[in-house]
Amino acid sequence: MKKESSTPTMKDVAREAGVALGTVSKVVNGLPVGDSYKTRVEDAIQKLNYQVNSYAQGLKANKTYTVAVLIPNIVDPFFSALAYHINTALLKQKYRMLLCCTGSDSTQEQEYITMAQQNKVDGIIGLTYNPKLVIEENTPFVTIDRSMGAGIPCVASDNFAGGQLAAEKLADFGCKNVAFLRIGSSLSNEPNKRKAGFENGCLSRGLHYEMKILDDSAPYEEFEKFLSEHIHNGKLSFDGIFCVTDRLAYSVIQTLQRLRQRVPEDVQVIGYDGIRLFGNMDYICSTIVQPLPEIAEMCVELLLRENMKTKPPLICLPVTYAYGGTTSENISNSDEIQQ
Amino acid sequence: MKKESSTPTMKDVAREAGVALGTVSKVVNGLPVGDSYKTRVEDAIQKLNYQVNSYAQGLKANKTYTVAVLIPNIVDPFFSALAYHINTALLKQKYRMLLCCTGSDSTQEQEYITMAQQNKVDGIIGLTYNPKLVIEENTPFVTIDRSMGAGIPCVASDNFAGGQLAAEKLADFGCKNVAFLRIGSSLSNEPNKRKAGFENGCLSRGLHYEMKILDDSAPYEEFEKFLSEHIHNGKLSFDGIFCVTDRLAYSVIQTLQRLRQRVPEDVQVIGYDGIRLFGNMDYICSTIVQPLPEIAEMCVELLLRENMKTKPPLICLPVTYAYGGTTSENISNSDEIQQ
DNA sequence: TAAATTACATGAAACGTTTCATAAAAATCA
DNA sequence: TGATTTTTATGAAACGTTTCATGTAATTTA
Repeated sequence: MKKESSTPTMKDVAREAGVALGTVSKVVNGLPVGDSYKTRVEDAIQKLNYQVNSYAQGLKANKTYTVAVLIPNIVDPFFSALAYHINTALLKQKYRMLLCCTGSDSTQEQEYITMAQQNKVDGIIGLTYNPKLVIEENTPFVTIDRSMGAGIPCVASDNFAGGQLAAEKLADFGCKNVAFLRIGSSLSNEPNKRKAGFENGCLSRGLHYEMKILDDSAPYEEFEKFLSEHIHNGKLSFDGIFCVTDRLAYSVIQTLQRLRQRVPEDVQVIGYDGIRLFGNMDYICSTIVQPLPEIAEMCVELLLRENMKTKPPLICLPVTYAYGGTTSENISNSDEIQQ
Repeated sequence: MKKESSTPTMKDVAREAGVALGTVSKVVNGLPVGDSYKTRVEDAIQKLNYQVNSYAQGLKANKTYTVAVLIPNIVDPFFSALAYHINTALLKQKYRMLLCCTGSDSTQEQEYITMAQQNKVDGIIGLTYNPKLVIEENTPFVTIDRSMGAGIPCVASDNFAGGQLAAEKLADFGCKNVAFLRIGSSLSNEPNKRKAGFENGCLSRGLHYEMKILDDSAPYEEFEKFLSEHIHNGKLSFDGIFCVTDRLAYSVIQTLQRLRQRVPEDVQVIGYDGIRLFGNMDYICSTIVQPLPEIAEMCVELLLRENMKTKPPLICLPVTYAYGGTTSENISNSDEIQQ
């Protein structure tokens, strides 16, 4: 009577089917069981509408099938897209995502990690700005875009190649004088290589280039000052700009419009990330696209890989260039993702 | 020896502190315990770096402290912002968010619900397009923007007032002929009231208005056709447009630019939602802002409220208007969020 | 047919908590 | 001081699984 009203357990199924507890467990887990038993159990499961309590499973197995994902926030389109793909990749492996938005705050990041471990997550995927995180030895950890050394694998897009590609594209589209803009807070580690790659590309293609790198605390408006200082007689001395992120590119494009510079006629702009405003809409600018689905898959694969020894310290995945309206190229391939 | 290597349990803490199991439990849960006992237990917890296993707690309490959140996707800025605020509201109450991106697909939505119930979530918050979902009786359920009747509470922004406000603002800013644009797929239920509210506002302010409503399957380009049909001698017959979402507004603004109409000089545009591209950046258009933090808090409060009887069927929360560059108003208040 | 082997169902124990009936200690009162 | 009441620590039982040593039935072999 009382039993009937609450959610049925394996015990109830066993009683209903007239078999032992362990037999039900085997059927539920797909282990070999005699055919007649199997049908009886399956019928009972149907009849009672039984569903396993995965938290009891977790308690027994000392596993939770939950992975904590640490990202600064979920509102920035880059992060939300990343979270989406990680969630998808985890579901494929029957894992759940515990989303932790850290607000880029070290204290909160550490709190989240502790909380994550209290909840006994099976692993952590972290896009973090904190170089000194205390991770328990036995909690698998994979970072995105941040090499933390010491056996913690890092997955990233091929930032160097991406920077190089940006320079090559600007050269292809007729630029002669280009600039690289970066704001420190938006990166600390792997993405640094975007600069090196861009420099390399400029050199090999004979582009004259300039770098403007602001530190964390600087407001985006500093770039307005920098750019306006490079305007003489209403003409900007750059005809191409590579911004370290799409976010920065978006802000720079607005600045350029305020400064009466036309994009892409007067100056072409390329960003990095491959952000779209709404899922399937156009890119917000011409950009180097990160392979987010592949990055997500790789993180999950590494995280769940049993043999720690075989975990490489760094994996770089290939990037592509995509047109987003802020470069001048042939109409023929303006809608395509190429190279 | 073996014990030392694995994560410590309450038993270990009890042994270390020389107290009983129940005493440790009390200390952990903040129940009254003698001072000397308390210190001993706390010291032991510190020493062993003990952390509760919340899944064992959940098993015992038949609670998981997990709430499933069903949203179509996490990439649309409106949904991601919503997810963010729900996550925050849940954390305040010591609950976890299990994010379920349904892709607006009914089958997948149902699958997610079953999965959510397998994982024994304590409740579900759903922004769903599926009118016929099978929810188990005893799983608390709250919807956003969709009234499903039958004791399932719905939380929404005050869509009617929002529509009205949009009309009033357009009137305030000097519009005479306005239009309401809507695409069916983006709403089915509560947001319908935006139209009624807008109509009401237009009538009371003597605005001439026209409605253009496309159904689900129509491509956004249909609006381009509609708008270009209303251009005579290069002049659009509307001087104000209210779009049912910011997403649509964004697309319409791009269309208007293609049609050589200046925003806001020739035509003013107001959207609905209050989307920002990157967390703290400007709104992407002038808009009716939904109170997302309050909506999230309300959902969580209703979901966890014990007494089912006191759950109201519909709660509408107040909206505000915000400037986002696509309306012509006094400079003095252009940066403010106002009534 | 009897003995030896194989196949497979059984159910107790364990996972890490919380709860509650019990027992012990402390405080009060006569 | 001894009896009574109050306070508080104790630890067994239970939550819903999985696992594994045990027992039973079916099959094979001589």
